[in-house]
Amino acid sequence: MDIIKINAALANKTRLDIMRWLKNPDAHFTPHISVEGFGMGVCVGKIHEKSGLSQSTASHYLSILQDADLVIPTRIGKWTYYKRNDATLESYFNELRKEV
Amino acid sequence: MDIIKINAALANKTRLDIMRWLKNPDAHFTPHISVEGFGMGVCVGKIHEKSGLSQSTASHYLSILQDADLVIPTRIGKWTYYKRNDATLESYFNELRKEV
DNA sequence: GAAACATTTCGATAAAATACGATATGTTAC
DNA sequence: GTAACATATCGTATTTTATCGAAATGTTTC
Repeated sequence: MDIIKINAALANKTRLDIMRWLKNPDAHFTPHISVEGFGMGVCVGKIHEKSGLSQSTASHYLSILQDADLVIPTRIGKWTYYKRNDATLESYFNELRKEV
Repeated sequence: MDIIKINAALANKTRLDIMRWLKNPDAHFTPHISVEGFGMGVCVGKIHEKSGLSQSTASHYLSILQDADLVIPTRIGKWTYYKRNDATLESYFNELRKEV
């Protein structure tokens, strides 16, 4: 759990939004075509559309969030679904409050 | 309370350390010469010494923390003392937990 | 295996952050 | 008022981040 890496990942409006969207995907995304619900998270294409970022930047941002351990990727067929890593977030919030 | 600005301010090891040091100045700094205790916070020179940063960078970093409303400056004589802004930190922790 | 599609990786370039020394500003003490 | 000192600001060089389009990789379907 790297606080600095997490803070850097969350020091960007779009990446913060992505984390918020992933909190409640039903409210922010239309259903996937090949998967029931958002149990695995949301695929890169949907985040690309929703954010207005280029596809490559969207993918890159997700990899930054993943590197900070804030999201968990699952590859299914052609798609990579990303969901929140609530365990990391919980440790992060606790650690911040205790340490900083 | 600007979460992004705060995250950016805290996405740097030295600035995170400064916030930690300011939590308990007695444990990290030798006493001031012209002021009793650390009620007003810690002067720039001490942070410059402790951090190993140049004087100008130390001053700059403190201004970044101040811009994020994380510290409160008090000028007394030649010195500017910086102390934590615990009100902002409390809102920040709460907001992060609620919103992100 | 070739076409179609989703995602990642690879440059490229512009913007922002890091960090310094030098200079300017403000304060105190003579 | 000038010397001494603390801090802030300026100018600059280096590194990192942001962001894109293009190319590469991986999957599925014919």
